[in-house]
Parts: sequence; structure tokens; C-alpha cells
Amino acid sequence: MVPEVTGIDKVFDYFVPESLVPRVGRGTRVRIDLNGRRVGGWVVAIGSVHERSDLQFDVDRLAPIISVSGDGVSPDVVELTKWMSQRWLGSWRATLSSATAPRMRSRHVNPRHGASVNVPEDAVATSAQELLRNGGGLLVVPPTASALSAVAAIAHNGPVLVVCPTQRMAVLGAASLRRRGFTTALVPDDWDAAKAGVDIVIGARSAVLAPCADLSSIVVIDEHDELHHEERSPTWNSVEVAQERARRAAIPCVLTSAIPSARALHTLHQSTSVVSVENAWPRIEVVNLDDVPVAGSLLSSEMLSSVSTAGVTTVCVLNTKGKARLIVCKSCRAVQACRTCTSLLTQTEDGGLVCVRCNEDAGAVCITCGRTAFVVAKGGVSQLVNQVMKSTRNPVIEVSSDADDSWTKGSVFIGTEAVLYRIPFADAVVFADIDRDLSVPRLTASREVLSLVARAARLVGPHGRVVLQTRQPSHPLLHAMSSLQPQNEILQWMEKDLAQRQLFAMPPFSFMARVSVVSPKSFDDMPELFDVDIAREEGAIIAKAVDQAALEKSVFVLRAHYGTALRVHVDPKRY
DNA sequence: CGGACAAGCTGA
DNA sequence: CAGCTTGTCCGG
Repeated sequence: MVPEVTGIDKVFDYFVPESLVPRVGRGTRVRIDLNGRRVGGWVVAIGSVHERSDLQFDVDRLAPIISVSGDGVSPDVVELTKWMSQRWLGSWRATLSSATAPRMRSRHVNPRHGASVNVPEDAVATSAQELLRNGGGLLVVPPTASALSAVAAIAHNGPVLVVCPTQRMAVLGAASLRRRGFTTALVPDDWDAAKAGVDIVIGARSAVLAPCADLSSIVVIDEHDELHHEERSPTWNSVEVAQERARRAAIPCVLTSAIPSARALHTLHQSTSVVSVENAWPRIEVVNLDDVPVAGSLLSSEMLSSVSTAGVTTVCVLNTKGKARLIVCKSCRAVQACRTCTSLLTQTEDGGLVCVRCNEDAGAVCITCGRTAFVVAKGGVSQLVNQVMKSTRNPVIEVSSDADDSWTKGSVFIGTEAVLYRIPFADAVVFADIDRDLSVPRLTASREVLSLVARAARLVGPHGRVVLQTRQPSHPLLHAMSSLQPQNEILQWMEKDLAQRQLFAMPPFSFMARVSVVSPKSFDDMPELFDVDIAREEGAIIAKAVDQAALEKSVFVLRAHYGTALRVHVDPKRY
């Protein structure tokens, strides 16, 4: 029995009264008395007391289960949640909780009628079937092509579980698949239908733990998306859980993405299908901001032509949040980038330049002219809104987090990267200053940019345009994205990125955890750790180990020392 | 988590 | 030394 009480991560033994025996099994939700409190919990194992030699007390001290309060979690998923708690070093309670259906009435869904639906005949469907025959793997689908064709092709072979990065995508996907003739259960709403049996069970992250009668394969859409990662501890990832669930059930798992994660590329390089579709990426143009005649202005002729054309919907993205900083030489205006890895340098408090990627000190002089005075590029969304309004008759709308979603054709929408999630369609997306994203002092900065551009590509569709404004037009990633065959070039860039990660022992070649403690405790009295690299951050430490076991051992030592004050985030999504 | 209990601090 | 705070332990 695992009680649903935060702060307790233990398994307790209870007695099952004769009357409840038929209703209690592994995964059942029950109510029990714990230390005078009445709480819920999950049955995680059933056995006779005579089989137990590890009971440290008399059998008659066992308290009885009070009542049964639902089906809870299926036995195979109980095992899976246990694995999750070990993989991400969190409580079993938390992972069981994620796997439990919310208490709500279910919508009626027609039962599974078998895949009598025709298999689509596009390139995505063909590749998906080929991948399925080989036992699953990674399907590289261009951003504007529909991964639902893959789902449809796979669902032909039996019930399939589909994991999307957002619930919004799951809702749209379910509707579309239903129109194609499949019976679908959208979880968590249609939990009971998923259990009873449908062609397709679809939902966001926690859908990977949903029931699915006769489950025969699992598909993860947009595998690279950060939203597959749970933010709260344990920071589990639905992609890895999908792979583990499929492995345990001996069924294929197919991951789809236009821009596969380093982890997927590293672990699935043997089983990758690249789907080539004509013009599957929109035109991606790189604009050199140094060519803009007005110094410091972000209004290039490319941006102006888009925002001022009547009837054209333009989205302008300008990142202002975070510590994104671009270091430019005051005299020659050169952008300060690392000599060895070309990523942008960041300035330390004493004025020195460092590369966060290779952790190398680059001195304090300009890389091209040798002077020592630098400026930090700045400027916000509202400033850009004012400038754009002066140069167009189209309506200009600043999209902020609290804004109402009033989409109108022919408008100009300006905001931080959040606009890419709020606007349903656009003819063009202009990244007013992509360097601000590229220069974020994190190793994952390039991949975050790639993810934004892929999202923009989906927003504008194959015939739209994406404009990337930069002061470093020869940046390898920008160069790759703007080529005529972006898919191939991006995959080649990824190969190099992967090689570099290996060189610097970065994920997926190492295992990291961000660890913090709640006050009044602090790391001042931290016990000694072995086989891990420790980097200090504001209020936290990043522990890095070359294997999972070493990381696990260190967290075990820390947990013994700090107890419940310790917060552990395994695989921080940005580092 | 929340209760029990022990050890430490304070004021008269 | 009662009365209170702070810390540690434990639950079946």
C-alpha cells in the first residue's frame, strides 16, 4: 500500500478484510487509516502473511483496509510507475498519482470496431508501416506534414496509444482521427472507454500511463518537444516512459519529430526513417541585421514587406525574457562568439568573456579587433510595436500573456515566443532578433531555437515564410535551416552537435540532476560525493555523472543527509 | 504530511 | 521549571 500523502515515500502493509478480497487487486485505490488519519492510497502488492518473512512486527498489528474507492491503476502500469520513480529519483506516490484517472463521469464512446478504415497512402504512412515492421523507432516527419497519417497507418494493426505534447493537439488529433473512421478515446476524459477498448487512445503527457485494451503499439508525436517533460519532481519524460512501456509489453514504439532530440538520435540511430516530402519546410530566410541601414533597428526590408502587405498575417517574435544577452564590440560591432564551437559568448561579472558550451575562458578582448569595450544589445517588444505601427496600415497587436485571443487575418502580432502558441495561423513568422535566443547562456540554446523555428514552420505551412534576423548570418544552425534542403542539413547539424556533446560528456552521454534544498538547510554542509561533477548554480547544484548508477548513489547520499528538504530534478530540460 | 516527543531557550 | 520553539523521527 502506497499512501497518497506527500512527504511519505514508503510502502505500508495492511490487512484485506474477507469482504473486500474480491474487489482488491494490484493497483486498486483504497482508503486506509494511517497514524490516525484517514487517507487514500494504492495497493501495489498482494500476498499472504505466511509468505512474508520481512514483517518486523506481529501480524495482529496490521490495520485493515477501510474501503475500496475505485479501480486505480492497472497492474502493468503499477510496475511502470515504480520504474519511473527509480529512473527519475522521485516518490512512487507521485508517479502513481499521474497514472490515476481523475474522478469524473465518462463520455460515451462507441466500442472498438476494428481497423476497417483504409490505410492512408502518403509517404508518412508508408514509412510508419515500414518502421512498425522493424519493431518501431524514430520517424523524421517534416513539420508541415501530418504525423496523424502515421497514427492511422499504425492503428490498422491494432489499438494504439498516442502521446501528444499538448492537450490541444490531442483534442484536434482525436477529432481528425474520428473523422477518418477510427474510434478514439481522448484521455483523461474518456478514460473508461480507453479501458473498454477503442482503436486509438490519445492524450497529452500522462496519456502514456492510460489504460488501453489490447495495446499493440505506442506513438509519441513531436518527440523533441519540451512539453513531454514533467516540470515538477519527479521530472519524468513521456517519451522514455513510452519506450519503457512498449519494451515491457513487447510492442513497437514509434517516435515522430521533424527535429529529433539528441537522445532519440543517439539511442535510435539504427532504426530511423526519414520521410521526404516535397517542400515540407517553408522558405526560411536569414537576414543580416548589420545590413539594416539604421543602426540598432530591427526593421529589415524583409520584415517591412511582410508587415505592410495588406491581407498578410505576420507574427513577429522577440525574446525579451530571461538572461539572453548578445555581446557586441563597441567599436567594430562584431558579435562575440567562441573560436572553437562558434556558440555565442557570455560576459562574466568582471567583464571577461566565456563560452558556456565548452566552458572556456575567451579573455576580455574583441575576437576581431582586439578592443575591450562591449555593448549589450537590448530593446523590448513594446519598442518594436511602436516602430512597426509607424510603418504599416495593418492592425498591430501586442500579444501578452493575459491578452484575449482575437485572431484576425491580415494583422501583425508581436510578442515573445509565446505568440507561436497563441496564434492559430500566419503567412509569415519573423524572428526579429534570433540572436537573443541563440545567445541564451545554456547548452541547449541551439536546440531551443530549432524547436521555435519548427513551430513557426508549422504555423505558416509549406507555402509560408519564416524570417530569421541575426547579426551572425554564417552561424552553422542558421545556415542549415535556410538551405534548400533544410531537413537534411538540420540532421547533419545534429550529427555534429551530437559529436560535440560526446566530446564534452553532455547528455545523452551523461546523466544530470539539478538538486536544491529548502531553507533553513543549505549546501554549506554538503557531504562528499564521488564519481560526479558538481557545478554550483544560484540556489542549486547540478550534479553530472557518466552513468545513471553514480548519479543515483549521490542523490541517495544527499537524501540521507537532507531528508525531505531535498528537491531533485533529474534530466533538467535546460542546462 | 502531521503528530509525538525530546532537547534547547526564556523569563520570573 | 512551566511554557514555548525547534528539530527529528515515524506511521503497518
